[in-house]
Amino acid sequence: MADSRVSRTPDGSGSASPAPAVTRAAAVLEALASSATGRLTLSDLARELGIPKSSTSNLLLALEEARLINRQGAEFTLGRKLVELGAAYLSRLDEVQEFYRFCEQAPTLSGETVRIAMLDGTNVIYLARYEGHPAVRLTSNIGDKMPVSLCAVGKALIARLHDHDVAEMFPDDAQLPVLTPKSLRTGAELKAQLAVIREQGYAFEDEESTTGVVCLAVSVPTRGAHGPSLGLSVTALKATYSEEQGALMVKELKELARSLGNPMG
Amino acid sequence: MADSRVSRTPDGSGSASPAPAVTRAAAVLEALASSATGRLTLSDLARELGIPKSSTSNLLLALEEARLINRQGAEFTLGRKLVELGAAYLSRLDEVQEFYRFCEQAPTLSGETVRIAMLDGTNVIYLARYEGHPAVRLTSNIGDKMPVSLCAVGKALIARLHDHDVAEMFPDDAQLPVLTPKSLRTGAELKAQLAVIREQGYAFEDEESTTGVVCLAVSVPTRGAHGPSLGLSVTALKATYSEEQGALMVKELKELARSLGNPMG
DNA sequence: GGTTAGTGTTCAACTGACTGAACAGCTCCG
DNA sequence: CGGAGCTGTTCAGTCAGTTGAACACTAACC
Repeated sequence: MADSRVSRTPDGSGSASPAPAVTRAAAVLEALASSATGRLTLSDLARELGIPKSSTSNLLLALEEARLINRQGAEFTLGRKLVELGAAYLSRLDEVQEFYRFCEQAPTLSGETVRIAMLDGTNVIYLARYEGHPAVRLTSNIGDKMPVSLCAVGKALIARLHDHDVAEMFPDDAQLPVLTPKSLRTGAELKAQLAVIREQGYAFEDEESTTGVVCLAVSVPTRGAHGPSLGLSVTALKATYSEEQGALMVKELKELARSLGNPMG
Repeated sequence: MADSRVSRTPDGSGSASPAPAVTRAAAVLEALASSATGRLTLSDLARELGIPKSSTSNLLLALEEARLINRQGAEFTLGRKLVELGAAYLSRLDEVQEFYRFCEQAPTLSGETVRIAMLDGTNVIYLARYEGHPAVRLTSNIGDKMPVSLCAVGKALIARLHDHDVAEMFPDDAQLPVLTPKSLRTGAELKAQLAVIREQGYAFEDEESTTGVVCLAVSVPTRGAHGPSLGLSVTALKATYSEEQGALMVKELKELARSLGNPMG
């Protein structure tokens, strides 16, 4: 919602893009993705991104030709090709395939709702979901984002970062997004939890994103030099959750994390 | 793997793109998505797309900045942002949300493996999957593509098209892709089936893509002027499949299709 | 009806992105 | 060692994509 102009020469912070048209096209896609209804007109986009209408028209024509967006009368929406490309990305992440295989034959996890997620700035993106048990139906879908401070996976993932990186993302007095009365409020609160997480080797979320729901999560040791940071989580109903069950799930999550982190599954 | 050059002035067939850089960037993404390993170097891409290396370098820089691709040393892969964008596309398709809701409370379908798919040229793209029953675990994932001639949804979807459109996509002597001994071989065979599908109102697939597996599918009446063509399918094991069960599933599929086609769910 | 505010489209001038050859770094192999 | 073959990067000239004002259109409003 902040002003997100994409002008030719932004200011002086960074050098101009080596292919402005591409950068601008990406901005168009993001604007469509983050808009409330997912439908914007040419003028909407031109205004929001600070691009001349005539240029925007050209961008949209090219994007439409590539099926990256659809035009419905005067309104533009994201295109189906994005589903293909997103799927292609996921299918190349061997970790996702391994994740499904492991969940299916794990004694405890096979009956639970398990997810694999990735760190993206101060958010977590869910990459895949295994649903062994229809008791907990998640409303969140693959590709959805969630602030790190609100979920166990998020906390598990940033617990792996260096302190000064965390401090940069979350100053002590930072106001964190709040979803339930138990949500963490400040960067300081978050940092206090990280110490515990590092010690016990897993993260716990106690109704911090949804009342009545608890989560356990571990992080996956990054395989390869520049692979993404992956995390695993199990979701359970607080009403039926027990410590013994939790211990079992953590044990299997750690096992899965180890196998994902190991290049030779 | 046909030659897919993206030059400034393709030939004479179509006018040049109004934003070539964007068209080329899209071609880069597609090349990465359809490559065997998903990893290509700058030179690979420049060669495959017929773009000068220096230009390709600029494109890749811009794409990387937008997180649409990742660079790992000399190799480029698709970027995580694509997962986000793909998810944003799906989350805006009200049909997908409605699909999940319906499957969960349908008497028969709630225990089956149901999918919703979309027509894309001569392929079908799977948009969402409901798994009520772990008996049939599909290897295919959301976003995967499948030739229309090989699956029930595909046949159900093109049965809705006009004859001359089908004839254009599949000439009588067209060689269709083959996965099992029962796969359809020619455009003529496909067209013969369409007549049956139109009459009975649903499509049947008898081990044409996977031996031991059968599929039932119906198409969704397109809501709105320019909405995508959606189709629904149930997958079952041939060994346990019965006609009565099939009749029940078709009944519920049609119900779901009607509710999806109706703007006021 | 006329006015206003909105839409998207057109077009020629001009500025900046694209080009391609030359460069620099790397691994391999005789 | 030295050359061949590969990588990606640099840079100045030029050609084409971008620009913004003017246009055409529809819808809403006195």
